[in-house]
Amino acid sequence: MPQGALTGTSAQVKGWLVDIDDVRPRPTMRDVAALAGVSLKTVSRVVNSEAGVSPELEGKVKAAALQLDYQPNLTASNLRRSDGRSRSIGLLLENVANPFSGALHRAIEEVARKRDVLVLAASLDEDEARERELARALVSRRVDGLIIMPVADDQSYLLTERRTGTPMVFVDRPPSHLDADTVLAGNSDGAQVAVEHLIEQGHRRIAYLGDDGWISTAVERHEGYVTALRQSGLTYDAAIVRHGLRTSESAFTALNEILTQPNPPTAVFASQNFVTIGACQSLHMLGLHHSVALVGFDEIATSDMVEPALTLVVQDIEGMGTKAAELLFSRIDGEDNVSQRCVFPTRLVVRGSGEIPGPYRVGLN
Amino acid sequence: MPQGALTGTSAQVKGWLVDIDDVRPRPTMRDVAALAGVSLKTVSRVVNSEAGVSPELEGKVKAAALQLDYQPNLTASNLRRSDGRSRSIGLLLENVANPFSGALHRAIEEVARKRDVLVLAASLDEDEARERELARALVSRRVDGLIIMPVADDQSYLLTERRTGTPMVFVDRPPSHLDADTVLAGNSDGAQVAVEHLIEQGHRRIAYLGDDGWISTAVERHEGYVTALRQSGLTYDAAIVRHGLRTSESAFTALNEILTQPNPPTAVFASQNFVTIGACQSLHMLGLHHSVALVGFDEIATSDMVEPALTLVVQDIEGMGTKAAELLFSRIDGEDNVSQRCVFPTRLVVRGSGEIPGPYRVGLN
DNA sequence: CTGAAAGCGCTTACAG
DNA sequence: CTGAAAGCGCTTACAG
Repeated sequence: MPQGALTGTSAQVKGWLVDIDDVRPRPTMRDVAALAGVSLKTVSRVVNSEAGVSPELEGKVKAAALQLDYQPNLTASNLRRSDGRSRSIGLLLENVANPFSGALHRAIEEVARKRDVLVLAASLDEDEARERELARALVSRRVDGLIIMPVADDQSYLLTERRTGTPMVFVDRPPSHLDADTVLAGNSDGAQVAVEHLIEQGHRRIAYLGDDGWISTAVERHEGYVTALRQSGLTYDAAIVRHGLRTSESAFTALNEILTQPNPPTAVFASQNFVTIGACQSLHMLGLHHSVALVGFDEIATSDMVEPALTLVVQDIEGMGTKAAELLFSRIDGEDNVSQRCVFPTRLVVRGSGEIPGPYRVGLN
Repeated sequence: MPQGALTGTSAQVKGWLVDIDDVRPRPTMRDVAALAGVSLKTVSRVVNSEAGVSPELEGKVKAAALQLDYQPNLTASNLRRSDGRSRSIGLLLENVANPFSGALHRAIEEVARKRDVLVLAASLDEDEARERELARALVSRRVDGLIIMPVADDQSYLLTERRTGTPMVFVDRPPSHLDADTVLAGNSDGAQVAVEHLIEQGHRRIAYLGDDGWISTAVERHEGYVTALRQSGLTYDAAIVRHGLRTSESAFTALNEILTQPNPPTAVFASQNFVTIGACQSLHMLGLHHSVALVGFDEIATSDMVEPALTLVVQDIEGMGTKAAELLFSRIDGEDNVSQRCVFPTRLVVRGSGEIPGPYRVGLN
């Protein structure tokens, strides 16, 4: 996010404005009925395309609605309507400005769009209190369902809501103390594959750079790292493992320290996109980007343009978002089978940074 | 966006579910009143923290609300409430998954958050029909205001809405046939500075790679390019100018063609982030990234890691989003002065790709 | 085919 | 300090 000089200059524009005297209250169904000379109910029928209105009255109502530029109040119709649908869903993300959240949001929007449903999205910033506050704010607006990428370690605050029948789906991280549909990535497997890949390239000393240790995805990715080491008989050395890295800056600093230690690693596994960026910057700064291997978790838009191009474990974000939305809407439609749990496998995309050979590399190529 | 194999595996989880018999209707204010043994109005007073309720009744009401886990229905209260605020605003963006839209969204959310207002965001994808449909969908949900990054070449469909007094602010691109608050970047100036920078490095033949020609920001950036050439007495050559590039792929192809033509340019100006990425990939593929200069418009997260690091014109997205939201809320608060127009200057961030010298470079360094 | 009455969950405008 | 009545803009459940 660039923070350029915020010297915004304001200027008045054009001479004309909508006349103040011209400000009109928004027309209601009653106004349309009066103008068309029919009853409220007839307007309601036409607006909702219900059958059984004579072409003549239908014409009058449509003309009146057009003349007044009548826009039905969905919120009011909702109140009495039996299904009580607001035609909007709530989406709680890590941060709408981050690429993972953005891609997830988009996939969900795409499914919602086909059903004329709008998305209320908000950012949690790893703040547990915000998760509860925003969930409550969405419920008070009577959204038709909730898709949550949770941060709190306890979702039991949603128990009443769940019992009330509000559809909800969790994405990226599972809920705790609450049973609900969940869509996850194969974090542990993905990390294991990444680290095994580095081991195959001849590395024995591989650093781990990870996000906050209490985030489930970070825990699982760390597990994958540990499993890969163990299965190859390598020892775990806490001196080249770092948790709690939230920004590229902190990852940059952490890797700088690790690489200038005695007995530095010959390869690095970065558990998340910002961490990968910081790690890459560190390698560039130390001039080690062609000698120390790097594999990261999460796609990065410009991974091709980096020198060397980044080998990354990528998630099927679009698939996950689509699945989460589909699960939610099937619940909204009344599906009430047992909670589903979907795990989307990740994919290792080989591009160069992860194929820098290690000291124990054997075989050809 | 990774498109990994979508082989999501579903599995049932845990044996228990919330008992079906346990599904309860959501408690209303009436239920709370009945349980507390008071009138509806008293509950309303407590829920809205109105003064003038005896501590005794207040206690009873709070206990009852807690016991039932009562969540007020904002949507219903709204209907009768005199200010009629839904506490949500509508935001129409190019695409919630794109970094510019995401950063703008976040800045707006931040301002909204301080006022307990939620954001309904949606993607327009350069589709004029969608702009109208979504604006209508937002209005039918009675949002308190609209922030729009417009794509249609005519916003007069919002005239009635404007007259009704719905606050609205346009961002990134100005509205047409409608007078309203607008927040813009200095696109023309920014592009001009970029191209002048390339000329100063000794370039005389500079390609232009641009977005669709009917997008106002693309038009302005092209104007900046033309102005810079003219002021330096350089001739405009349509053979090295391309419009209509929407994706990095199309920009990649376009630049490949331009660079393999006779008399290729020695520098490139890319008018937008995806275009910059495609141009950069083309230079890398042709092995020209150290001989042909490149300056792009819009920030790119990994611009440091690219070889050479990217010189870019960056916008103050956070400032623009914040300003747009502040303008909107001041209108929501009743401000009714003449429409404002704010232009945020851009900033040239020099990192390397734009400083590759051209054949006419003079002087030292 | 058409419409008058009641009600959704809450607030407003009053009266006590 | 407390509450009964009316009403927000619409739909439901009826009656004609």
